[in-house]
Amino acid sequence: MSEKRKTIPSLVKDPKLIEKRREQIIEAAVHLFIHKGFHKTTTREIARASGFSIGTLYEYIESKEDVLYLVCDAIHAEMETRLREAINFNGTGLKILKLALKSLIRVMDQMGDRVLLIYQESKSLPKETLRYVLGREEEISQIFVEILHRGIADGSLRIDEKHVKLMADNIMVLGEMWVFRRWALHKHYSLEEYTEKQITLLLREISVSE
Amino acid sequence: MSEKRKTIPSLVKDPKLIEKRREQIIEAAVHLFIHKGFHKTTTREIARASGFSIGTLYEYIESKEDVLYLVCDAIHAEMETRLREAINFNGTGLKILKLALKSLIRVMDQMGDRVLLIYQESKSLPKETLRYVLGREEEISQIFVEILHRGIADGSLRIDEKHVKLMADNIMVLGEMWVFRRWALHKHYSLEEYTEKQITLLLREISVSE
Amino acid sequence: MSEKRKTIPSLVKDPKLIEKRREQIIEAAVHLFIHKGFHKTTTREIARASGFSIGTLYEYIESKEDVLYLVCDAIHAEMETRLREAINFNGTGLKILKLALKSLIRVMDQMGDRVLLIYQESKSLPKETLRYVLGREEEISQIFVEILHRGIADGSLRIDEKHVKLMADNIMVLGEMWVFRRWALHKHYSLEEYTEKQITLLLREISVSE
Amino acid sequence: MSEKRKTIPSLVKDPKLIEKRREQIIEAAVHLFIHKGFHKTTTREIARASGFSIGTLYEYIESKEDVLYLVCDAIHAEMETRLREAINFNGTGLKILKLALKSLIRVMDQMGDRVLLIYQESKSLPKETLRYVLGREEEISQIFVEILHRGIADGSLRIDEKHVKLMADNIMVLGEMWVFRRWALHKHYSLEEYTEKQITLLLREISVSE
DNA sequence: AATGAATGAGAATTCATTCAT
DNA sequence: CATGAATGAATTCTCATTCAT
Repeated sequence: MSEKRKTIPSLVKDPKLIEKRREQIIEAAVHLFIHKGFHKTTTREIARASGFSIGTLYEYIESKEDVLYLVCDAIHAEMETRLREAINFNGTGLKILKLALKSLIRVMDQMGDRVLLIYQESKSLPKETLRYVLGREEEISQIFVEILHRGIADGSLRIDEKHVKLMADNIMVLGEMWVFRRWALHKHYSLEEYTEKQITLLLREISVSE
Repeated sequence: MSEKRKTIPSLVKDPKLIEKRREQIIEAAVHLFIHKGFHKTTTREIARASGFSIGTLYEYIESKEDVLYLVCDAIHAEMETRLREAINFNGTGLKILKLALKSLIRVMDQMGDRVLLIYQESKSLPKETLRYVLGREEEISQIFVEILHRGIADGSLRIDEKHVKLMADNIMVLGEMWVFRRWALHKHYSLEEYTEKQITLLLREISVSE
Repeated sequence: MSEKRKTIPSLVKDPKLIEKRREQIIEAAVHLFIHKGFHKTTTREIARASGFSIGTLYEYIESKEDVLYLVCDAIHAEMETRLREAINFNGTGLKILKLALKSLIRVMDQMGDRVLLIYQESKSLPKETLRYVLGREEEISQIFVEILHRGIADGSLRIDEKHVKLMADNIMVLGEMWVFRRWALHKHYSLEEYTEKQITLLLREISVSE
Repeated sequence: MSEKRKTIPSLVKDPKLIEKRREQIIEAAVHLFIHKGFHKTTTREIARASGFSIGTLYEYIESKEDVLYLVCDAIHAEMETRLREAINFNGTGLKILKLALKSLIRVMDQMGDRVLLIYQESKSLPKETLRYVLGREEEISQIFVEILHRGIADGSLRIDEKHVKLMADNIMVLGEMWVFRRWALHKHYSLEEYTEKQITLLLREISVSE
């Protein structure tokens, strides 16, 4: 279903080293891309900030675009990890959903820069790679599909099976909006208020209690 | 209150001609920026697509960034115009709001590429210019502030005066959502369905009838 | 002997107008060239400072280099005029020489910027034109040849006929040095002191009284 | 006292290599600047004449102006070196001065093109850099200050202590004159004759024997 | 005669990528 | 494996000159 993860060739053999170096690259590039944008960041800067030479950088990637891919992928991975770690899958679907929504918005808040980065720069990825990166987001929204299913099963949520996917997408939108419209929303809401309000609105639609 | 519109100096004196040429530039650049992005579009491409030489391009702008500014400003202007034209300010606030929301989402739908363009590329504007461009959006959300006030005045909408601005922002979010999450939302909704649903949700919150 | 004066073709017929416009051009260009240098001054700037459009500028010259030529020639002309006006050709050669030397240094002092301009920018003239401009200076040193001859004739100066030309050149050097080494000389001499000293040194060599 | 030498940043780390490459750049640029002038010489020409690509050129300089600075500084350095090497500091001040004056004029003669280069092009340097370059000349005239002091100390020269600096400047003028008025002076003097004459004139003023 | 819009060759500079050491 | 010097295509912007009005 989801695109195959892209494998970036490396001139270096040792997989452990490759991973370590690429982590350095990602760490450095994320900050550079956030502050200067992908195009205004040079490979030299990435190399220097990574702690090694330009030659070494190219031992672990094949092109500057590869760095962007690594960065986007790492951001999605972190987002998914953080989300999954924050969610406790015990309890009713309803209870889990509340917690998950809260976590989503909190994670979005914490990772705002990086989420924006993906939205603003991922278009610079090669077509094929872009498709994979976008698909990666899908996987995250799967978390909510799972939760909604759980709620339907245990009777704590009332929602037509065929609308589950749609609802999961809507939930992702709620989270992203906090980032995209940050400057507008922050004028009126605290993180907590926004979360509270969105939970209320959402549950009004799908919780059984209503 | 809002930032003063930036005036780009031109080497050409005839204001009519300046306007005409800049329209050509904008028309050409919008398409190039949408398809290739700002950084991957060259000034020569802009000139050629505008129908004149690189030298002539620079008679009407001072830097490539000026083109981006012209484009962003033109997009906002068109958005506001379209919206204001679509809205009939006769009737109750409630009725106007419904129409306006419908119009907003339709305009967003029609201008999706251009709205995304602003979100993805406006960060490349000089700080000062960026501020103006962002402020421009504020002006658009003012349309909804006006409508909400109208509804409060005529009793067709029930909403605390101090939440008006917030609500207007939320409405803008609904419109942008349709653009940002297009690929996800389109899988489940038609434009009409999405509009219908958002109107319902919104009015549930603020219409008096509830 | 001296190169023929270069005639710059003009698209305009009326000679009076040509002269008037070219005076405007020279007046404007001299200041621009002094402050910005020939290469950093644009034809547009010259036109604007001259009080007319770029198109009109090119009605009276054929190339930017023509402006440089006009400027150099005008400077030499002014120098010669000023010098000839300052010198009273009555009295002994010795007396005239003293006055002439004083005048030379004063004129050099007053026209320092313009003298430097010729030295720094005339190399940008086309070869042929450059030769004429340099020859123009020769004409000025002829003034001193005349004076020296007068002094020899009336017995107030003692100098071998065959060294006259050399001595005239030396005199020109004295004047130019006040300009070229301005920053060094001004630290130690006033204009008057420098003049006094050079006159003394010179006359020690050639005045009969010694 | 004198301005600090400007340090041009380089992207290359190896100092030995930087020095070597910059020597190549200077060697190439001096000839180009002499023949075509600074403005009419392109960076590509400099790179090609230096024996490497335009990219490599910019690994060793930051701007075209840097090349001009390197060239001016190298010329002054060579002038000072040649002069100091030619002067034997044994003997009376008077004897040293004669030798030094002869050397000065000879060095000026040999380096005429380059001396003119500095006079014609140094105005294109950034203000700050220009100040340093001009100050560099001061250092050279210091050589003569030293010699004059020596002569005063050993009694071979008679000159008021407070006129020493002035006299040193005058000596520099004698040397530069040979360059600036080359075309005029060469018609009448050989290098030797000019030197002889200037030495005679100078010593008439300051040698004790008179 | 005057204007000024249009032109495009050319200039300086940047930067992703390579490859010899 | 790591390094960093070398490369040159590509890019933005300038400006002398032309020519239709």
